[in-house]
Amino acid sequence: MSGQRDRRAEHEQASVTVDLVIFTIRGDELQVLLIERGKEPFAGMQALPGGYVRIGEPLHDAARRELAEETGVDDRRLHLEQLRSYGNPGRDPRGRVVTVAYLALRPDLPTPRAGTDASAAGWVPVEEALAEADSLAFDHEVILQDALEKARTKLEYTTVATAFCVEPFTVSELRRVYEAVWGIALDPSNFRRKVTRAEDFLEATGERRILDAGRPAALYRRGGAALLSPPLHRPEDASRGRLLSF
Amino acid sequence: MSGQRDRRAEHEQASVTVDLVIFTIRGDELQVLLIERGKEPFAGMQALPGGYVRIGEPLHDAARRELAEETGVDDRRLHLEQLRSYGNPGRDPRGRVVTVAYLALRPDLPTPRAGTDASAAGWVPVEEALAEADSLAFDHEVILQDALEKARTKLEYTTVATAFCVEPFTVSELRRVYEAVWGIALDPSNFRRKVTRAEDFLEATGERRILDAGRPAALYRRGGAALLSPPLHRPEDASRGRLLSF
DNA sequence: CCCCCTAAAGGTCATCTTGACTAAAAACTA
DNA sequence: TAGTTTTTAGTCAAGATGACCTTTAGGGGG
Repeated sequence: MSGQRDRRAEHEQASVTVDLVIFTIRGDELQVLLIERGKEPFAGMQALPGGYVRIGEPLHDAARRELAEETGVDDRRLHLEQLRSYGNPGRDPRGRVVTVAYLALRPDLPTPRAGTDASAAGWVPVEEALAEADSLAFDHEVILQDALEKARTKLEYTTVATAFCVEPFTVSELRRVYEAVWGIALDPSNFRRKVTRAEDFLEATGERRILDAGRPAALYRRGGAALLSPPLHRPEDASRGRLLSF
Repeated sequence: MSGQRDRRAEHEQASVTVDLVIFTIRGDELQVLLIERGKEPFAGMQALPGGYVRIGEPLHDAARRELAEETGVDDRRLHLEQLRSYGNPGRDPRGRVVTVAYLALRPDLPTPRAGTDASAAGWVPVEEALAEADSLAFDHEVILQDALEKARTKLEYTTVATAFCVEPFTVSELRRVYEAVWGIALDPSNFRRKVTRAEDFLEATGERRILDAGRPAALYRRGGAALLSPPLHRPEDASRGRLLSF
């Protein structure tokens, strides 16, 4: 804070929470981890995982702790970044609660679920979660929508898409990440040209993987670059707002 | 919030504030509005304007209120967006204070300062504010640095640069905004080609303005577009992190 | 063993955009 | 009228992109 006023009457104390939008790709589809609320308010409804920030705990640490609790994975390589904060009065009927939302991206690992909180947690297609109006508790629909938009945009100008992949991965796997998040089909040939020529986006391992059908695919690791320039252009159909099918 | 745990012992209440990074262009230079703190902590040091979020007040409203108080301008057209939140324990010696930082962009109007708080407020070159280590109170240096980076990036793919201009404005004025924020010189001819051909970025008024020297410049208004695609590419020199001169 | 199917990988080509430059236009000044 | 200054208009080569075609390298079926 910083203002000079300090009149106690004018402001209040608030609870601070972190909420997580954890995305993954399952079955060529973007999915989000949701939990079923056990108690009021919004008992029985679906919600983003999250919880109170503890005493003396940095916000980012709280987010990482919740992420580990919910997904059972504490891998530092999981992508975790702050999305934005939501603090409208009335967003939580119990009182003034300001939440700092985080966006997490992870590959679809076999889910070594070790979570404590992970009672009724499960992956839900994002499209599905957003389609059913008011299916989410609190203002989590707005948060999810913002997270989706941020993820879509980030794929354009950064290399985070690799956060969805298990190394080593193929160019096609990476392309399917883009297709799932953007909700559109991309030209395989042009996509390959773009990502393989982008500096330090991908690092060839020299190995190749034989699939059920088709020519064996070369395998890659993440390169050192975080940014993609020029960006990968997202076709208009999905460039603003929702997916076509939404 | 959303987690199911509610054990009172584990979490605490926090004060919630908003802090504003208000940028403007003065004398072809990017400047930020800073106030001098009147009391402890950090008495006498410079800080970002801000204050407590009031009871029942939405975060964005609190930011807009502070902006009006500090700059005396309540123009809805002023650009105001959430930057991110900062809540590390220890960032405020008085206790747990989570601040939601906002980024505001405004033209250098004659400053009809009607502020209540604006006691010792003043514009400071961003370069200067960041150059003097520890010249800012709290973690405001980090916030300012993040705000600068966000502003620089936003100029690339959006049309917000016009938020620094008073309508009607010339292409050169707009170019000087980019030059001030990015800290580099741009080719006038190529810049003009880019912004005038970008769809709905600028709207010609048909008028022209005669200056002290040189050919009269055509005048423009903001167009309807919010996004710029393809983006305006920022030359490498300033593309990562700090300005050369920093 | 050969042919077909599939997906990866490589190539072509017209179109756009960009950066670096050159040059013309339109005002004022000396 | 010549010189200065800033805006505005080209030119041109290099690079990126989208649409599309072809080749490669596997497996499987007949």
